[in-house]
Amino acid sequence: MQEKYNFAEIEKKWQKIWAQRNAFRVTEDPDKEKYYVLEMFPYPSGKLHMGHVRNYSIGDVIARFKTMNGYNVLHPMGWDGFGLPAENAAIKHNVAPAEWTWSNIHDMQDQLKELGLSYDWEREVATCHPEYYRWMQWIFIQFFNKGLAYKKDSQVNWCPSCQTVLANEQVVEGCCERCGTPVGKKDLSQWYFKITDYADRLLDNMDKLPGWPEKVKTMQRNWIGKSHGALATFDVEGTEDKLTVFTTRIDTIYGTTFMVLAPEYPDVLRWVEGTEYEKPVKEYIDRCAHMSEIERTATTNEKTGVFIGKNAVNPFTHKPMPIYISDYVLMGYGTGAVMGVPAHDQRDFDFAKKFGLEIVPVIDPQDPDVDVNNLTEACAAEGVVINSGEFNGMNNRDAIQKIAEVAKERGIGEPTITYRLRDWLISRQRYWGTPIPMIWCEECGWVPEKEENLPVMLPTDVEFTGKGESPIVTSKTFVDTVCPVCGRPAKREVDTMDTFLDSSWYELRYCDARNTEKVFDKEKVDYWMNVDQYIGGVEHAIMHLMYARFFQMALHDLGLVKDEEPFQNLLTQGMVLKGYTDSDGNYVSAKMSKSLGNVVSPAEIIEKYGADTARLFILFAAPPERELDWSDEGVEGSFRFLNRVYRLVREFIDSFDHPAEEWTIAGEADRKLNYALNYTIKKVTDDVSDRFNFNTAISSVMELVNEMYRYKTGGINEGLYAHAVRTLVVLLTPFVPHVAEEMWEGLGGEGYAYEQAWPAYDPDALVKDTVEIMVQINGKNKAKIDIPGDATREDMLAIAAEHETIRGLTDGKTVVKTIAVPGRLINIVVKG
RNA sequence: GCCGGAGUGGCGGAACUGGCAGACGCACGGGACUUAAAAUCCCGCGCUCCUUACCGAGCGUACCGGUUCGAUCCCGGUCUCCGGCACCA
Repeated sequence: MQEKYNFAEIEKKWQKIWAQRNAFRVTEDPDKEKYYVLEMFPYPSGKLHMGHVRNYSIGDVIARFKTMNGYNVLHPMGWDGFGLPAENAAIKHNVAPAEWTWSNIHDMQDQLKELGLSYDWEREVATCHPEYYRWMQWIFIQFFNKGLAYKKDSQVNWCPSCQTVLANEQVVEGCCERCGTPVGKKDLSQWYFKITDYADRLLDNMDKLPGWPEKVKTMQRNWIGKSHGALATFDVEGTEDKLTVFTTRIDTIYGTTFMVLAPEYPDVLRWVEGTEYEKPVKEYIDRCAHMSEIERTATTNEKTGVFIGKNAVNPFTHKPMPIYISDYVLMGYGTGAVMGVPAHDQRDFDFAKKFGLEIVPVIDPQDPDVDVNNLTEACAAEGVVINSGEFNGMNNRDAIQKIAEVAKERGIGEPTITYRLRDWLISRQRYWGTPIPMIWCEECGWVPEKEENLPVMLPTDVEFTGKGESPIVTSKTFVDTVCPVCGRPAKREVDTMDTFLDSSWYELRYCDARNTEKVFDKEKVDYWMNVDQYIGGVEHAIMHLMYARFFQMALHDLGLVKDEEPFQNLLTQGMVLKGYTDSDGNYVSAKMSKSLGNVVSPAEIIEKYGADTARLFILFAAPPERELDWSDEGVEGSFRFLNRVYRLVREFIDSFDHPAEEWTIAGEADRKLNYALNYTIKKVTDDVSDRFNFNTAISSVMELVNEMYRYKTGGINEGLYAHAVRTLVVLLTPFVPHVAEEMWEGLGGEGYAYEQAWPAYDPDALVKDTVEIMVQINGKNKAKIDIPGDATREDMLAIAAEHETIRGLTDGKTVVKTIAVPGRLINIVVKG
């Protein structure tokens, strides 16, 4: 062990030894309880940032802690290798996406290794490697064969800048998630996954995930957006056609005074054909079609629309009512048609006001503040049904049930459920992704490539112009092929898969990463899955986490995996922030970003203080799920602490010749040290295993170190002190593994620090002879008394009663009540 | 607007089941060591008041109220901030 804490040499030394020993390789072991800890794998941008360091430090503490507690721990790492930046680099710098990506992967591997993370590198996966995407394609084909993948012509979100289709999830406030350009529309034939088939399971299974943050579950529930309601069918006057609406408020159907359809509603053009309404309706539809998502949502309250010249007949009142089209009705939700109930829906109210339509109240909330016959805004409150024929006088909640039933009896409607969730659009007009292994044959239609021909390799003879469709169409070798069914000439699909597919099953591939025969061995997956602890940023709360759950369920239904849920427990770590001075001169905290100039790079911290300090600070500064304020002074503090520990150990080694860990408690100082030691073991164990409160675990180790510094100024009990020093090093191992190894070696410990058993505490050491008790009078602290640890309530009160201060405060007064909580406090309630 | 989460010293945060509010760290102040500085070690550090000092008193966990012997914690209401969704019928 070196004289000084030379972190650079120490860290290099131990990283090399761990690598040589293959220290973190694991295999299935039926005799050991398994533990699978997984951190979200990174996109190989080339540079590690502090968010990564936080994510992987948290995972590493858990992995090492569980290993030391006897678990067979799977802790893998890999690369989410496909994605747009590689393609942009190809366009900008004329470098092949593969070359750019692999070079980044190698750079980031080095950076990860500098952090001393306990990965089993033999299981590393990269989604852009043919041995990975081969099985991605295989899974796609299984989904296709099961009817989960289908192709559909549809209007899709189109980013004019990225020249690509975006999923709804990738459109943020009407703009492209990546480049911020307002999103437009485009008609394309696209592959979809039927995730909507799993809507109910995705929803219901969340009740079986108590180890997930409520926040994430709520976000997913909202995204799925299950809504109970009813369908109601209206006749369209002067035609044989019918119009079906979805409503959650069938109780208000008598209040319907108009109908509104989405501009894209398919029958509209037919209805207006050859009439005076054809021109204005077509113009309106055209205007909507050319509006970007952002323009459509910008005019949030101002309603627009056009009458289409037809009336619908209310199936209950038999009254005719005008049909409009308006962009506030969305084709993608419900039936694309709504019944306009202005009295009880604000949007309908706004629309009715704008077009001078009738407002008929049908629910009376029986609130003196609300005059239903003279509404100034829609009244959504519950109440009694009025103006509704046979249903008058009912409570509106009951009417929701009853009217749906009656509608069903009369064949004019039925109760139903709708979801906000749409099917998953997976086609991307991009190069750097997994080729969709499908072939178009004029005779046979869409057929999958033969499994023995997988992978369908990404062609390398492509041009990157940044324009138009997928660059793959420029390949001279890729497109033309033969039909796997009939052998006639056929063409390959040129679109690639959304990269979210790649990351929807990587946790399974880690279980059997090198398998060249199968996607993975079921027995191996059954042994390791599901993931006991998944860790990553909350930005993946909806998309990644829901897609991965969908995959797991679909693979379960294919008989490939045992569990229906991939991630048993989820920890969403907070962002790393740093203070900066804004344009108004205020010092504020914000997410690290280049534009704000408040970025701290992991490399510079490792260079200056070492990986152990970086890990320690990041774990100590805040609980993992909360935001973390970066503080340069705080890093200094963590570095100081490691030096303080190092000096303590160094001094011990220099002063004693490897004393045996045998001792008898010789006095008060020994007893105190032994108490502190065992208390710390218990505290760190509880904090790390139950709550992942690494910050308080570390603070308790700091307290132990403070106690040891106090202890060594008195007479040192060699055996006890040796035990304390060694235990201290073991306790620190999961947090600061390099310096812990160095100290462990210096102490002459057997084997390596990382393979030590986690210490157990001695409950007897935690029993105190006397405890300090607070004595309160009327809830106010008045005195502290020492009482025997095993004192009963009566003993406690007797001792307190004799205390001078207490006597002085209670004499001459009536004791109304006394409360005594053993080990904590006494409260004496007095009067007079 | 709807749905989540949070609000504690100068700062990051602690208080685990309703029981001594402010652990630990940072910053700051003082002392020791040193020719000096750095480093290190030790001490102090919520606010207000009383006091030469010791000792002590009052207030204090966003705000108002409630339950309780006792509330940072439970209940009702208000405010602010953060995150997500948002014309979803």
